[in-house]
Amino acid sequence: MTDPKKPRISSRKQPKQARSSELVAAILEAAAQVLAKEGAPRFTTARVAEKAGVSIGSLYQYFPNKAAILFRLQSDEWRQTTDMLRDILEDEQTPPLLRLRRLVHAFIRSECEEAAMRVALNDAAPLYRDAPEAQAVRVSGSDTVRRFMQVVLPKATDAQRHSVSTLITTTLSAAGKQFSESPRTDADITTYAEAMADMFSAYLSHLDPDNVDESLERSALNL
Amino acid sequence: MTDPKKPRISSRKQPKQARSSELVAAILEAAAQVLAKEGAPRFTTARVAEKAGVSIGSLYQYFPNKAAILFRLQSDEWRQTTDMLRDILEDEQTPPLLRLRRLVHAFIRSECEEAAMRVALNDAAPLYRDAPEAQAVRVSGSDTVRRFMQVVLPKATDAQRHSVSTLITTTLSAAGKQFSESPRTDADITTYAEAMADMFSAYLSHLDPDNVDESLERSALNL
DNA sequence: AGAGAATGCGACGGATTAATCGTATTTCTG
DNA sequence: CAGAAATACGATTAATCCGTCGCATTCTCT
Repeated sequence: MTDPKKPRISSRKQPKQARSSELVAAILEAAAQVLAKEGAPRFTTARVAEKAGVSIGSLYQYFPNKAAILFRLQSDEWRQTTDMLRDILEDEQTPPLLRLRRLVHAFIRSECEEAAMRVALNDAAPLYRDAPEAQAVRVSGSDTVRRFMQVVLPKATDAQRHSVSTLITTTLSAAGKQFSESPRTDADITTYAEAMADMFSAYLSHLDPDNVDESLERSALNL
Repeated sequence: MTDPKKPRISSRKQPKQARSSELVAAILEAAAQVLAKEGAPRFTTARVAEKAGVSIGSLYQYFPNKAAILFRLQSDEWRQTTDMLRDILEDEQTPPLLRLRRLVHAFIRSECEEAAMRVALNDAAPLYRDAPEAQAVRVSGSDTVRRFMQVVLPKATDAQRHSVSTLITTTLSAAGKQFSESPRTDADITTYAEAMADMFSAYLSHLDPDNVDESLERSALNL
């Protein structure tokens, strides 16, 4: 509904020589800086090329259009975050609910660290959101969460696990996004992440009382 | 960080005759339609004026710039939602946690009903977000939640209540926003809202075991 | 070295858009 | 009804931006 065009986003050509690889890297680096410092509305191909010390023509040799650059940035960010979260969730050494707690902290913290860029990337979303490649990226990565839910809610049905996964996933990513829109102190961040982890733990413990998160106990109000 | 400009957003002149009031109403009506049907990137003053059957010049008599129209739309939406939520939260006839449950359902449902417009309005946010008037709007309305927390967590400290309020507020609005970005069936909506209400209830019951939400019991997995 | 491929360049075209301003029209007032 | 105020109009301006195209430069490989 937002923008009926579905722009091509896949890269135009692959770099075959060293200089062109560096060029692509320079463009992406510059793009990230422009996006973070100038904001989405001032993110233009000309500005990116200038900051990268590269001509516009060269830029368009490797990116079919502006959206492709943004999509690439978003894609890289997303992959990076996904990897981090998977590592945390699959750490068998740690009790499941504690893994979740760590995941929340890591995610919120990472979201706040690059807040400017995340916000700007989000502002620019309408430019690449409707592209088919972008849809695909979002689907993957839910496997990790699904496996985790099988561990933590073994007695539930698939439908129940699905609904819980959806809730926790959207809550984490959306609330993290919104929380990071305003500048926050370190203390704010910790408090917020702790509260969110408490909430998830209380919810999962309620769904299956076999789950216990020791760290949850001390955070109760004790009357 | 997004956009250093802080555009004037307050209305340029007040309508003094009947026809001009109608004109303003027509513009807002048209603006909502253009935004919902064409999306944020295609939301232009020219298109709005045309759809409203009004000249561009007339439009600029009552709105200083494009951002002002968007801000007005957002502001109206927000006021409307706020009023609805206040009514639900302050219904003394209902147990607190059930009020919260109703609030979640009402909010998610309303978010999904006008999904197209909400998403587009959100896409256009960078245009008006940095204006001082916009900041002000967001601050109000947290009073309602604060009062509610005093009822539901009487033994907690102000700091605790504040952190819980922040968590629930951002979760509700942000997750609702994200959830409504994809098209959903009625069943999906109900399931999602129910899960979120369960989560909030479990959390609040955990913080103060005196709180009980009868409707929460039947939703447990029963081993 | 030299041919051909890959890469790099940036002025320019074409399109869109926000907002203004002088003028025409309608409404109000006395 | 006449003068003034309010309102409505839309062609126009100035700015911005995306993406192309023809040509110059550098690299690869024989």
